[in-house]
Amino acid sequence: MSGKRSLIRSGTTVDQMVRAIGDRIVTGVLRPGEKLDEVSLAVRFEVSRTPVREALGQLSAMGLVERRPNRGAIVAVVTQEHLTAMFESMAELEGICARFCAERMTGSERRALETEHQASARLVRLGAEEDYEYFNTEFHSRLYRGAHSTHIQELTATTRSRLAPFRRAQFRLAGRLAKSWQEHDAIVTAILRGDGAAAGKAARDHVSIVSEASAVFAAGDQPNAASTTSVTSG
Amino acid sequence: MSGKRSLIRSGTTVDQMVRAIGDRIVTGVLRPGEKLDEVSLAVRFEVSRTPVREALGQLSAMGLVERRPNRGAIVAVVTQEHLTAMFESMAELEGICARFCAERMTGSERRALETEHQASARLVRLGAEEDYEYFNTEFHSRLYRGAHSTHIQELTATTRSRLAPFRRAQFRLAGRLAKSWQEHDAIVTAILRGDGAAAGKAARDHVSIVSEASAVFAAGDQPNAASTTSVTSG
DNA sequence: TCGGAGGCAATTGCATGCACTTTTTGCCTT
DNA sequence: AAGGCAAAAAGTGCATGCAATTGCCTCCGA
Repeated sequence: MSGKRSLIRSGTTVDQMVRAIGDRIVTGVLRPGEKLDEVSLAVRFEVSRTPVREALGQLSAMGLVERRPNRGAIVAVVTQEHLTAMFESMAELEGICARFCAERMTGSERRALETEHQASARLVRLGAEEDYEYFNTEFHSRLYRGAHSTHIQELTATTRSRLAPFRRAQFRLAGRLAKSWQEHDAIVTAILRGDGAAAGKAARDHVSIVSEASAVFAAGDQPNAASTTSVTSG
Repeated sequence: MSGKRSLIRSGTTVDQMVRAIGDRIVTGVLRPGEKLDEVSLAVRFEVSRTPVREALGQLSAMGLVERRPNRGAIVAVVTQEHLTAMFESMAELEGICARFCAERMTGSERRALETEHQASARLVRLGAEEDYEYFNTEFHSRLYRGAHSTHIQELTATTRSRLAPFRRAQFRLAGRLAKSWQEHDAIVTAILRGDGAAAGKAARDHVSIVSEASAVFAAGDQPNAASTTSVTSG
């Protein structure tokens, strides 16, 4: 074809499409319920329908999109019930991770966890939501990795990405930033103490609270709008 | 297009292929490390390569097959480490399910659980491994459903299917049948008592034991695998 | 005999085309 | 005017074909 792969980075075209579409779902550019037209996407990304179809299939297997036979694909719409179940599962998964962390983290992992956590305190004082968001993600990733279980890590990561569309902007809630840090602090303290049960409980509680915070947004956040925002990929 | 649907049952061709290939992996007809040739599969199932490719992509997203770009697909080969992690996760997931069951199961669910469980006792006495296997699957499915959490159910089901290739023949181990039933009994008793903590622990222990039992088989059961031990099974 | 470069066969990756399904639109009937 | 039916339009599902990549085999040189 007309030469090169300037889309998203290397990999096969299908992989690029999975990442491209998946990212747009997770980051909220494509919103739950939005129709995913094969030809539009193909034109949009300058590929044929085949890789788009394969990508949609894989995203469907991952639960990010929903496919109705002969009737097209849409960004996965989850019921309130299912959303609750996902947050609940997320709480349990993070609880397990935290428990494992308390039992298994190496010395350097513990030090890194605490160092980064303490560093993020500054962002709370500054009220830097964007930056804290980044630290928050990193913090949780540390928990997943620290569990030393590749599979738990997988389950947690996929669940997290499926929840991502529904937890945006949670830090805009008044006071959420400071509270989040305090909750993280409880988790870190318990892990450093080696108290698995306490770490697990703290992590579960943390996610549960995030869950409630996010539910507010989820309620008024499920459009069927078909406006395909033009994105500058480059 | 000679439209005959005599393959596996309804759904699109791709769905049929996902089920067909997935089943063969889960049931061990296709074994870890085995090459999945697109044209062979296409010929074998009398479809073109396209649905086969899509199916392989989805199975790859599910973790059942491994895809190397431009180099074909193989049935997923898991390292001993990853296998351990999966069993460990499975134990935790089932523990959560059992805990939730104890807290949430309806009256009729509890009755059905106990009834079926008691019925399966007969199979243990007869040493009917095949039939018990079926009841065993059903028993665990009841736990997943009884947790009343669609997402935990999903996580559990996919993890279970990814483990399936490695837990075949576990009931052939001497005495495993009776022990399995006793472990189930502990879970059921705790659930009926409404004791979530005990139910969780019993379920975790149960899976852990299955894990150890299966590890025996997993060791000598990876045919073409690059980095595993030699094969002892027939 | 060993190592490497080049070419050939086999296989994957993607584009395109056609068939089938669903949805929409326009016309006819009541 | 409203409802229903039918035909067209749109869009998905799958097959086929071609390009590109990989792996293997051969041949040549040291």
